Amino acid sequence: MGERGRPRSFDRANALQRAMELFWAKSFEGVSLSDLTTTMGINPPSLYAAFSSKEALFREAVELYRSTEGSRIWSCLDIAATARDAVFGMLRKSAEDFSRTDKPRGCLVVLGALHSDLSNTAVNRDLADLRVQSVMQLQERLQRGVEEGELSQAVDVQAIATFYVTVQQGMSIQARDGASREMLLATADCAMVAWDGLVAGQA
Amino acid sequence: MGERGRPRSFDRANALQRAMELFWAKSFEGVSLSDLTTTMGINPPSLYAAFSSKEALFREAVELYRSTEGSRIWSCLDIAATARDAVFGMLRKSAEDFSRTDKPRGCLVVLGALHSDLSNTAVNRDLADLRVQSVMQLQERLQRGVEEGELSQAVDVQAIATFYVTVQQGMSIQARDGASREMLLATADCAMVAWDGLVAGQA
DNA sequence: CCTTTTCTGTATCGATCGATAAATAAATCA
DNA sequence: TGATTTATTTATCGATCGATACAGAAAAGG
Repeated sequence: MGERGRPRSFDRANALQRAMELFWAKSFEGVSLSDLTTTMGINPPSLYAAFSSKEALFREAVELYRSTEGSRIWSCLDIAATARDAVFGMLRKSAEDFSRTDKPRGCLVVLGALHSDLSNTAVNRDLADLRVQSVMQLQERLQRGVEEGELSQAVDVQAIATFYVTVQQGMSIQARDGASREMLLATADCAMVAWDGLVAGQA
Repeated sequence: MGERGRPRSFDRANALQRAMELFWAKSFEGVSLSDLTTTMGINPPSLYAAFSSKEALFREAVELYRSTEGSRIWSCLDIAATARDAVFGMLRKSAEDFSRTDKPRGCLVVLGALHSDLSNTAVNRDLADLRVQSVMQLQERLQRGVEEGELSQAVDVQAIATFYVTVQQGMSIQARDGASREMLLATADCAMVAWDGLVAGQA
């Protein structure tokens, strides 16, 4: 039961990686098939045979982003010992990753397809869902803090989660506009200054 | 010295207003000439005669946005009696305006052209400049607070200005993702919880 | 060998992009 | 009145968009 037919002549994973970085740098609508085939080093029929369509390729690129770049940012929610460390770690990792010199700046999930065209409605909704998910993820981590006794039950976990995700999403814009790593880290620090007040009990 | 030639048959200001709301809702790249002519109720030659090009029309639309919608958000920097009221007012007005039901959600300057295509490089840089300007504007207001004795000279006005603009820019993303007015206002409140700590002197 | 299967390169599809040429209509100037 | 000027409508322009038809090439099955 070996592989039938002519074998693929390019590395699919490598081509996907290149496509991901292209979408990351220029968004779904900003990348043309011509851009993709040039960067991936293949012709259109090979792209369609391996990835079905531009939209399907983008979805795979987003999944690759989430399992690599995105994971580095959000994994500390599970790792950090306290809710505070989870939030601070997420912001610090965002500041660091958004200002890498060898990668596009900012977050693919935030910048990848902000506007809903006629042609990208599904892609746009997918990313919006992921952004909403990230609020939920943080909210659940804060709720865990409540249940573990770290945070008061009077704390408004939804408002706090929304606030810190808002800061993190704004950092994508700042990173795109050239903010230095130091400034992004300073922004994370500023956001954490609110922590003690936010978890004091009064929403 | 009256007007020569056939008079324009449409209201230029009204057409510009409609174009502005279209760009606001769908971004520069997301709006086609066909979209524009349909919404403005004119044919392509009339658009080009009155506005020169899609890019020039976008620039005028951004200026209209800044002098109306944008002004409502940033004018409190000059009006508010204290630096704190200036920041809080800017965030509150953003939360309110970004969640209006009769207008596109979020900010045209933030969402209007985030990625730089081959065709929109200039437009993209213009908006990026405006975003950097908004940090400078807030920073100058904070500096005024220092000079008036409201804030300590040890305060890091650049970091604080960047932080609050980051929150405001993140609110554009949140607004696009459907965040309620209450949640946006709660985010503004959360950001202000950091104020006392931020202006305490230690950066 | 020949058939089947799958991938590859070339060349191009119809649709849409931003932008205009050409002819006509409506105003002022002389 | 005619000449001039500007705006309008219609019908496109060349370029690019995402996506494919087609024929040849490279593998496995028989």
